[in-house]
Amino acid sequence: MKEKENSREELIESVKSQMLAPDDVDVTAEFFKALADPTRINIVNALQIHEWLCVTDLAEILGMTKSAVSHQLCYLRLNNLVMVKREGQRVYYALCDEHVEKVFEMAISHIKE
Amino acid sequence: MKEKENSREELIESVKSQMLAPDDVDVTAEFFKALADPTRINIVNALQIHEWLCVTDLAEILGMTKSAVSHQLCYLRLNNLVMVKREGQRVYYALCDEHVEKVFEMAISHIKE
DNA sequence: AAAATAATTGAACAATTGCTCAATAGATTT
DNA sequence: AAATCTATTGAGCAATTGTTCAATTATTTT
Repeated sequence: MKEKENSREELIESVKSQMLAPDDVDVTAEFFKALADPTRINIVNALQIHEWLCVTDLAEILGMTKSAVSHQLCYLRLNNLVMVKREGQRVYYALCDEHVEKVFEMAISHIKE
Repeated sequence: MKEKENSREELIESVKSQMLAPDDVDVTAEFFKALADPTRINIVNALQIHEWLCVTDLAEILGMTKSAVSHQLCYLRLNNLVMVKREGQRVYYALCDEHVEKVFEMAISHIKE
């Protein structure tokens, strides 16, 4: 039984040593948090269908107030999921990079089975 | 100006018509919610390094109580991210499919730039 | 400069979340 | 069947979250 105990400890130490660094874990969790809400999913989905939509358009597409949408866009921006561009009074948003789209598509594949 | 107004409305209607169904949006958000927490990220990370770890092992790897880990495993199971296997007193967990791993890897790529 | 349109911000509130603790259930060993 | 080890469960609590509402900032138009 001694040997089995040893290898269990060894396994645990081995897994521990390969784990992501705590900071990376937190950033990853924050990234997923940014996608962990129906409103934000809808925003990402809309921006996937059409690049550069403004707050008013998004609000109308989602059937929500501009304020609610703006709050969530702020959240997405802080987590580097969307980028911003101002044109006159309007502020346009688009997805940041293809990673976001790929993660999104992969998630859809997962739930559609 | 009339034409521009029309095309704006058309754009909005066009985007609306291509959006994910509300139920799919909710399931997708739930999926991301399952990954939107450092503890659950750590669990997924550990199971990615070594298939079939038991609750006690995971608790020791994460430095948390078995209860806390078990609660989170329950959450992951309900969202089809992990599968279960009992062997004697021990209950072993593993990741459900490759989609989960791919989503995870893609997220790591995203944050590492 | 005043009015109108677009977007952001902050406070406040209910709702949800993640952990702890204690109790319970399941399986094996003595 | 008692003791032991493993895992799950539920209540409770602090912390976080998503929306609304009202006020504010930014830009353009008149």
